[in-house]
Amino acid sequence: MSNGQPPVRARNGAATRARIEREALHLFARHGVEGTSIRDLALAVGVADAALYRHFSSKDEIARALFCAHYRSIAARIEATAALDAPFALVARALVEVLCRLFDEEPDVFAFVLLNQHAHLRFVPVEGNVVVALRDIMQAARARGEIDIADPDLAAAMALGAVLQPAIFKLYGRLPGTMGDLAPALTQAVLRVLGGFPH
Amino acid sequence: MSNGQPPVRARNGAATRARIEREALHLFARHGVEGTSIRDLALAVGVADAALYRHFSSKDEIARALFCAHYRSIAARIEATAALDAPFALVARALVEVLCRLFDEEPDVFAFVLLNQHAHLRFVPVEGNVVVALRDIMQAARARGEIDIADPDLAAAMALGAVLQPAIFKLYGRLPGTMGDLAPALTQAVLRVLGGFPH
DNA sequence: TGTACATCAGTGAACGCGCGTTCACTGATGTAC
DNA sequence: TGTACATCAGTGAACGCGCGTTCACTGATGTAC
Repeated sequence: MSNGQPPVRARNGAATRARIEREALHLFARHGVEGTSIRDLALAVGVADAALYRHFSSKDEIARALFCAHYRSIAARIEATAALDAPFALVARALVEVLCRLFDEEPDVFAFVLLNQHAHLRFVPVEGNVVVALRDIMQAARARGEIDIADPDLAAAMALGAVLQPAIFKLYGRLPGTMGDLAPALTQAVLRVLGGFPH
Repeated sequence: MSNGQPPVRARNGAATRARIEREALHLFARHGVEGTSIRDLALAVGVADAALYRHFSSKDEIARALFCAHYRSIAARIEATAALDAPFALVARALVEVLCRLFDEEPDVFAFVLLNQHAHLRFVPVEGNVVVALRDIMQAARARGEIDIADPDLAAAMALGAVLQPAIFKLYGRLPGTMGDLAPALTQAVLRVLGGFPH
């Protein structure tokens, strides 16, 4: 079977590690880190409990590694959007679409990061921090007169809340459809809440 | 000492229960329910671990009783505000002030309810549900043409997010001052995000 | 008012369970000569 | 190519700890007569 994939060895460290990460993300997103035991995780991966310690030094390291990787990936997408240096109305729309796509396409990532931010955020440096990136975007937009909220932290919080809270409602089944369906309404909400244009 | 208070007995069931509730609220708000052990709580209250079981049947019952009591109290305040039947701009301002006052005056209640809503919300019936109350407010405002977001659940989510996310930023020290300081800005944010007046 | 009894609110000690983690060991794979 | 050895990635079993909870018991308070 020369299908382009590397040959499947019975014991493939990198592949096992990837499976651990995938199952951990899923279980952690669904039941929380504390609600998932090492035995639960090993069962889902299909190995003995002890095998997990060949790939991670502790349960906490699994959670932290997952959080940092996904959080920084999200931050990178936001920073890339900001780097477009487009009018704020376009940046806002692109940011909303980044978050909606994340929610619709990687729901486990979204839920895991949302639920675990408080536990791990203090390990994230300023570079690669979602909230700092949003603050900088608000500051720049304000300097250009594109929004009217003076405090960039407050602006970031209000805009983020107007998008995240509908996502949370969706997670709990209080809103139907996809986040993609809501993207236009959420973009409008972000612009409105910041006093941006077009109203 | 006839100071109007009931005489302090060495063993006063109701007083001990109140102390348990107060310390539990504080510890649960600070460290989470899972991060607080029965021994931690008993130590804070100043009794033996087993004494807690004279007042509550389990640790989970303590958390659930606390959540239900405080959540329903918040819902009642929101429903009372809605019952004023005033123009939406006034209702929105009053609602924001209710939440800001709660945050500033009862920070433990705010943090505890915010962090534990996911664990306990399914035990809250429709009557007495904060989110349902907000949804009804939005529906009424929309029917009167006071806001332009058609979906009342989405409207509730966006408005709530625009207020709660700044509160979360405050909890994590990302915004200075009190929530009361922010109340005018948050009221404006709620009206803007819903397409309400005055802009 | 005094006495007998029930109830209340507390104690210290222990229990059993599930957890994260470690251990000695195994056999497959990779590498050096 | 064959052989010797190191490393990798797995196993089953056990460990010890902290947890929520229970237990038998105690003494103070409330109540009935």
